[in-house]
Amino acid sequence: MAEQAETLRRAPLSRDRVLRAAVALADEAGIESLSMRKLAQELGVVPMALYKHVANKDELLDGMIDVVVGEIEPLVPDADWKRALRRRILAARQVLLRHPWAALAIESRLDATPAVLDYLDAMVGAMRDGGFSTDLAHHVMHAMGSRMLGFSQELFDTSRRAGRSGPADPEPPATFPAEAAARFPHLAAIAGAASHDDGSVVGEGCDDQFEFEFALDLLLDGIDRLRAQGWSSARRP
Amino acid sequence: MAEQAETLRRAPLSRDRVLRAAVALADEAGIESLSMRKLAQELGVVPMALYKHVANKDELLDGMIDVVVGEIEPLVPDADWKRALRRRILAARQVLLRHPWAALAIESRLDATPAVLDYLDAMVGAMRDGGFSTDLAHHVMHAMGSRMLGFSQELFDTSRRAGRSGPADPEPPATFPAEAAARFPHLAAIAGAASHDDGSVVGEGCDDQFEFEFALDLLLDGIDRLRAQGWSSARRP
DNA sequence: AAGGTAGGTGTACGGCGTACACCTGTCAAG
DNA sequence: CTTGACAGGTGTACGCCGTACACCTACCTT
Repeated sequence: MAEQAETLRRAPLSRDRVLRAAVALADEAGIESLSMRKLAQELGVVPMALYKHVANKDELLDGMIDVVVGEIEPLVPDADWKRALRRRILAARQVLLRHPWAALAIESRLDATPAVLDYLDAMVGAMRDGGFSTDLAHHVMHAMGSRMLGFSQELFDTSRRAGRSGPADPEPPATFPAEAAARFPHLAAIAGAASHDDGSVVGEGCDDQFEFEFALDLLLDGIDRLRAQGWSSARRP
Repeated sequence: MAEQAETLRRAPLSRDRVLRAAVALADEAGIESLSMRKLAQELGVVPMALYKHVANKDELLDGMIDVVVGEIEPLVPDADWKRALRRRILAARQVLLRHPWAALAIESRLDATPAVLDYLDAMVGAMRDGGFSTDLAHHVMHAMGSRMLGFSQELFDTSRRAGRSGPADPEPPATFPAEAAARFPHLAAIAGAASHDDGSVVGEGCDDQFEFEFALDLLLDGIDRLRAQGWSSARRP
């Protein structure tokens, strides 16, 4: 009857509860240590119980992605397409920063999930409303790629680490180890040297938010220029 | 003595042979079905034999990445930085198309491998030679992200599929299933509708190479504009 | 009262990465 | 020529993984 009490105490499982627990577990322990067994344990249940609510692990991941994407604020209508897109993309970025494993998870799925398609469809809609031809909108989607969803693949992205083996390695050194600096002088010159071309002071790392917006605006401005001049890819090989 | 002949027949293992076999196996069977055991079998050897040549599976993946990146043609000096970068990035893209698993593998490593750092260092060097401030070069590296290495994360990238579960699903439908088209009208309008705004003819899919170059040039041109006007991020918050 | 059904359980299987002890052939030093 | 170190291939074993499948149980409907 102790077990009975236990059984009664815990809320009944549901697909939603499973997904939320999975997201929480991935957030705090890293995606690579999320297993059906650990998740079941977290929920006080035997592993196979999960399979009554998700078909398999892949489907679990799809569901987790949908939970995350669902957290992104809806597109707010705006006469200025650029402002509308920019705002929602930055909102998406905030969400993905809360769930650092999600970017890689989204990329590695073969097909976009319904929630992702919803998100993207709305973005295209905003472009069409803003006067984009389907042709230009098409190319823009490709050009923006995953940045459309608030993230970019940077080759040395400190925040990427957070998605694995737990959150927040307290402080990665940020300064280039001396030996590497000798071998990769240009990278060393660049590392952490933003906004002070003047001095020999190397420091402060770099501001990921700034970098993201830099790239975003570079693209949006270029796109705006094409749109304004009625660019079309009609004269393709 | 049959076994003896067998033993003599096969070339001795070496780190290089292991890495090449791993790359070949990933190319033809997909990265997710590359296991130490299968790789060993391919090499006619017991799984643990591999561990005399690579420390563990992660290090194997790092080595595979270095093999792939090593296939990219070196940067050819050019007075025109834009042409130099563009050329090498497109060369990188060709290599990554031959090894479709590599993009995801590169992204999912925590630290860039030496070969990747070499590659990137040379690219930064070309920018510096082209008159970029370290500051601008820094931001450009972030803005280009993985595109610097010849790939981009597209959310519906047909070529991505090739990296998993074997190469070349013969032909994904390319046309939007009707039900999805109703739910995601804007995406449906865009899918495969490049270069024919005019007609109701939906078809032909889209030209990945064109899309890649579109995005690449959009970025390079925007960057060039900043460089020409001596852009600096000095006035940051 | 009967039976269907939704949802949690227990057992088991095959695959994975890899630790660890072992064997064997080669080659240098004595 | 012997010896012994060492590089490199072997065999066994462990713990983890996803999940198939048979079961059991509580509840709802008729």
